[in-house]
Order: sequence, then C-alpha cells, then structure tokens
Amino acid sequence: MEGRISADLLRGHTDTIVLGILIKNDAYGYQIYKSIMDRTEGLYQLKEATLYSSYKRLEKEGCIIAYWGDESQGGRRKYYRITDKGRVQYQQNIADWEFTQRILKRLLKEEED
Amino acid sequence: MEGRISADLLRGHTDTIVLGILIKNDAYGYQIYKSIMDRTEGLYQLKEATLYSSYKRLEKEGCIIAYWGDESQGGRRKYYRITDKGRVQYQQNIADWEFTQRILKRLLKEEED
DNA sequence: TTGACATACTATGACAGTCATAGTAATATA
DNA sequence: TATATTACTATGACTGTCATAGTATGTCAA
Repeated sequence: MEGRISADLLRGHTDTIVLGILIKNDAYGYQIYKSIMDRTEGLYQLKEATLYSSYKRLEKEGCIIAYWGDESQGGRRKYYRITDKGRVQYQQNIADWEFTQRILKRLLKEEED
Repeated sequence: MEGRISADLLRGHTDTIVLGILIKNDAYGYQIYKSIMDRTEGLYQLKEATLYSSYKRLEKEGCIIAYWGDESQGGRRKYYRITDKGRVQYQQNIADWEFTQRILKRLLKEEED
C-alpha cells in the first residue's frame, strides 16, 4: 500500500493534531480518530492506541479535560475539551513545527554552501 | 534556551539530513556533525551519539559505505560515501517529507470542515 | 613539558512515542 | 442469534534520540 508515512515522521505531531481538532469543538475519542481518517483519506495511519495515549498524555499535562457524555443508557462516550493551557500549547506546537520546517528546508534543499 | 526543537520533531529526519550532506561530497563523521551545527547556527540540537547511530543504520542498510582516511599517522577519520541505494533512499525520504507536510497542513491549518 | 582544549570516534543504557495485539462492552442490522 | 460497528482500555515490544562516559590524537599557550 502506498501513501503510508513512516511513524517517525508523524512522531511528535499527534498531540498537536488532537489539539487542533479540539480547538474547534469538543469531541470524543473515537470521533477524533474517525475525523483524522476522513480528513486524510486514510493516508495518515494514526492508530487508535496512539491516539488514546495522546489523550492520556494531554490530560495529565492539563491541556485537555475529559468528561463522560450523557448517553444515559450504554454506548458511553468520553468527551474531551481543550483548556487554556491546551490552547497555548497548540500555538507553541504550531510555531515549533514551522520553525522545524524552515530548518529542514535549509538542510535538505540543494543550496550550495 | 529558546530555539530548541523537540527531539520528536526531528525524529526520522536524521538519516535524510546525513544523506543530503553526503550526496554532495564524501565526509567524515565529525565533519558532518560540525556541518549541521554550522548550517543551523546551533538551533538544531542534533547530538553526536544520534548521528553515529544514524551512520551505523545507514551503513547496515547499504545506503552509505565507510572507509578510513589516509591520515597515515593518527587522527583517524572515518569517511562515508553515499551509494546508489542511498541516493534512491534520499529521494524517497524527501518525497515522504513533502507528503507529510501536505497532510499536516490539511490537519493543522484552520480550514472549516 | 605540562595542562587545557578541540578534534574524532565508540559503547551502553535510559527514555518516550508509536503500534501490534488483545480485550471488554454496548448498539444496530440482518 | 449472529455479525459488524462503535467506543474505550491495557500491555508489552520496538526504535530513534540522547545522556553519559570513555579512548586517543593534535594543537597551543604558560
């Protein structure tokens, strides 16, 4: 299957992607997973397990808060809401990402030195 | 110290950077290290140990070959030369990187869905 | 010539994010 | 009643990065 990106290129971006989704609306775990699959047409092979460890990490850091949905009978859904700290973190991650891109461009593009 | 990029954003790019340097000229280990430091003004905190494991990995994969320099008396330098396989790998890595950037842009930039 | 420092390479083990795997449990559909 | 889908969780392996520590040579100044 083509279109698979090596896990190492994704590494470090997972939290940012999750925050980027939650910054628009609260969402529950599986919904976030589906949303990423949809928006990347399955090309971005982020695994469920990876996302769930991201949620845990972000929660521990205080970037998101979890709460159970009010589906009173079964089909429980755990929703996540971004916090102020999460919003700050998101902006920082985006800045880091853009910075990294600039550095990589400098290193990888063929400019003679 | 600002300007430090998280290791996870670099992850997976090290081999490509090394190949990108060797594609221009053969070089020895420490020289590659210095070259990266210089070209990024120290903002890209790639550690020596990280590079040496990259060399080992690339060599094992047949992307580069090592040979000792002819400094006959002491000050030994291990040079690396890129192979045809390495050149192919380099182009592939660049393509993957660009692909990843497009996907991330789609996920991170604020376009309403 | 002694010491400090830069050059140049190597080895080991810890750490953390990703993922394979496997599971529980409810709902919907046939 | 069986199957698929939704939704969440836990465990352990893998791997790239890096902290740490070491060996050895060359250079330069006191």
